[in-house]
Amino acid sequence: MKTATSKIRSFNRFYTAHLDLLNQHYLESNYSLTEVRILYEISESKIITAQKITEILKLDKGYLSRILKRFLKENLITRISSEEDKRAFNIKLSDYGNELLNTLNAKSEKKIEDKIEKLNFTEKEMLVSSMQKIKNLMTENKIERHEISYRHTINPGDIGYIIYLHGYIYGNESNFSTDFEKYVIKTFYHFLENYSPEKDRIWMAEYNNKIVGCIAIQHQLQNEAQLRWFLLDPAFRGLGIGKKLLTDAVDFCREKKFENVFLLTTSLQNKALEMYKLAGFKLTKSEEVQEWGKVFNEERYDLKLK
Amino acid sequence: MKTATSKIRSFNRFYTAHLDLLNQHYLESNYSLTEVRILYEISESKIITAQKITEILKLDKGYLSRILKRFLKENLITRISSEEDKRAFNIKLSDYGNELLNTLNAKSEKKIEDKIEKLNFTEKEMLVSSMQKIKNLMTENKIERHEISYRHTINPGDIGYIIYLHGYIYGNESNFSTDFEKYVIKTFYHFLENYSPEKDRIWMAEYNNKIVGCIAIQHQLQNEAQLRWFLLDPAFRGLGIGKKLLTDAVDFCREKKFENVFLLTTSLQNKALEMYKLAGFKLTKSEEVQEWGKVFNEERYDLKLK
DNA sequence: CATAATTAGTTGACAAAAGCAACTAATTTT
DNA sequence: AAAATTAGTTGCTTTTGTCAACTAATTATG
Repeated sequence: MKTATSKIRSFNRFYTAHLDLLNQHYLESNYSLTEVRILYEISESKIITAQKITEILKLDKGYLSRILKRFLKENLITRISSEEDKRAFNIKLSDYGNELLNTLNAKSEKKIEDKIEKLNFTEKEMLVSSMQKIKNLMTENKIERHEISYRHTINPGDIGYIIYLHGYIYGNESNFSTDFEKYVIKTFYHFLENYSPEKDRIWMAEYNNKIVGCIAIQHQLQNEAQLRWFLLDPAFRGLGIGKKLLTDAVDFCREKKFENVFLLTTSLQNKALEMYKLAGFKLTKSEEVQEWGKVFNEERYDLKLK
Repeated sequence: MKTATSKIRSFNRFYTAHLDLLNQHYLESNYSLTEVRILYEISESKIITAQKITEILKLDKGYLSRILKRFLKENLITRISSEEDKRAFNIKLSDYGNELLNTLNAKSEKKIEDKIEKLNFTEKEMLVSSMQKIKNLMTENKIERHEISYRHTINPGDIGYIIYLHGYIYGNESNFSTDFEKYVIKTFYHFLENYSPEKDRIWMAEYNNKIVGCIAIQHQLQNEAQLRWFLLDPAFRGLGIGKKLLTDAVDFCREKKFENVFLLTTSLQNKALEMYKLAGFKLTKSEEVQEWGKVFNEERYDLKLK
C-alpha cells in the first residue's frame, strides 16, 4: 500500500522533470533561471529595491548586486536612487527588459501549448481544475470575494449544472430524494420554454469557471415575478455572494417594473430564509406538506415593489 | 479570460516555489540536488553505468565522472568493471549510500507530511488523485479500464450532472446551442415522470466519483424500448466504456423481453454511430433537419430482438 | 579481417554560478 | 553624539558545470 506521502513524492519527481528547471539556460535564452526569476520579480512588483529581491528570492546580496550591474549594462533595467533612503535604488524594467520578458513568456506559453495540444477540451479542463485543486489544498485556501465572477448569459451546460447542484446540495444537506431533482428539472423546463430575455433572467456566480451559486427571476401573469433557484454551494456561503445575487435579482424586478415578487421555499432553508427577510420579503403563506421524502412547511414569501 | 496555458503557468510558478528545488543544498544535507539525483537514479535502477546516468539526467560525462569519483572515495557507491563491456563499470549504491539515501528520503517525507498534516483524509485523497490525474494527462498514460466503475442507481445530482454533460459536450464538440440542453431537460423530465424500475434503467460510468459516461433504456408502447442519452466524455473514449454501456443496455432489453429497441440520433455523432452499427442497429429513417443552431440528418436506428 | 568510426570513461583547462566576508555610506537606535 | 544596523559594492573563494582532448575497448565497414 503506497502512502499519500510516497505518491506525492512520486508526483514531485515527475513534475520536476517535466518543469525542466534544471538546465542552466532558461528556455534556450542567454539567461539563467535565476536571472529570469529576478527579471520576473522586478516585473511583478513594477518597482523594487535590491534588498527586497534578495528577501523574496533568497539570494546573496553580493551575487545579486553583480547580476543587477550586468542587467544595467545590458540595458534591461533602470535604476534611480531612492528619495526616502539614499543608500537604496529603485529598480524598474526598461522597455527592452519588458520586451525580453514578454519574449520569454511567449516561449514558455508556446512550450506549454505544445505539451497540451494533444489534449481535447475536457482533458484540458481536467488538467487545469486538478492543478487548481492542488493549489487550493496546499495553500490556506481562503476564497477571496474578487475571485468570484458573475454573469447572466446562459452557456451550454449551465442549466444542467445548476440542476445537478440542486440535486446534490439538497440531497446532502436536507436529505431530499431524487424526486426533488425531478421537480427542479420540470420547473427549469417551463422556465426555458417560456423564457423571454426581457422578463426573465438567471444569474450565476462562478469560481474557477465552476458555478457555485445562482438565482433567477421568472415572469408570471399580471406584472408579477417569481424568484427561483436561489442556491449557494455551502463552501461559498458567508462571503456576500448570496446577498449580491439576491440584490441583483430584486433590482432586476424593479427595473422591469414588476409590481410584486414572490418565492416558494421550505421551512428547512434557514440561511436562505434569513436573507429573504433581510431583503424585505414577508411570509404570506405556510402549509405543512410531505414531499421528497421529508415533512416540512412549504412557505410563500412576497415582496411588494409598488 | 484566463487561458488554460496561463493557468498552467501560474501553477508551475506556484509548484516551483513549493518544491523548493532552488537551494543548492538538498534538504540541508552536504549534497547538491544534482548529486542526490544521481544517487537516486543509481538506487532506482539497482545497477547502472555512468553512460546511462548521463542519458537520464542529461549531465556532462566529465562532470559526472568526477562526481562518481568522489562518491567512490566517500564510499557511497561500489563499482565493478562490466563483463560485457570492459570500458564500462557497473555502479551500485553501497550500504552507506543506501543509508544516506534513506535518511534523505525520510527527511523529504517528513517535510511533505508537515505540509499536508492539516488536511483531513478526504482532502489528502483529493490531493493525491489530482496529482495522479495530472500525471496521467501529461504522459501518454491513458486511463486504465479498472479505474472506471459502473452503476445504475440514481443518486441526487446524477440527472442534473448528465444534463450538464450533454449541454457541455455537445456545445463544445458539435456547437449545439443551449436549446439542445432544453430538449435534453424535457426528455429527462418525461423519463423520470414515467420511470418504472422494471422497464427503465440508466447506467453511469464513473471515474474519480465523477460521471464520465451514460446510457439509458426507456420503455415505450407495445414492447418497444428506446435507447437514450448515450454519451461519453471525449477524454474517456476508446477505452471500451461505450461498448460496455451499450452492451449492458441491450442485454437489459433482452432480459426485459422488449421486442425492438430504437434510438434517435444525428448524422454528426460519428463515434456513436459506429458503435450502434457494431451492436447490430440498422438505419431505418433519415431526415434533414435544422435544429439547435445546426443542420444535420436526424436518424433512427432499430434493433430487432425477436 | 584489417581498419575506420564510435563509444565509455578520464582528465585538464576554464567559465559560469553562487557564497562569504570586508568594506562604504546612509539610516536608525540608544 | 555615538553605536548599531542596513543597502549595496567589491575582492576572493568554492561549487557547479562545460568543452575538448585523450585512452582503451567495441562496433561498423569496405
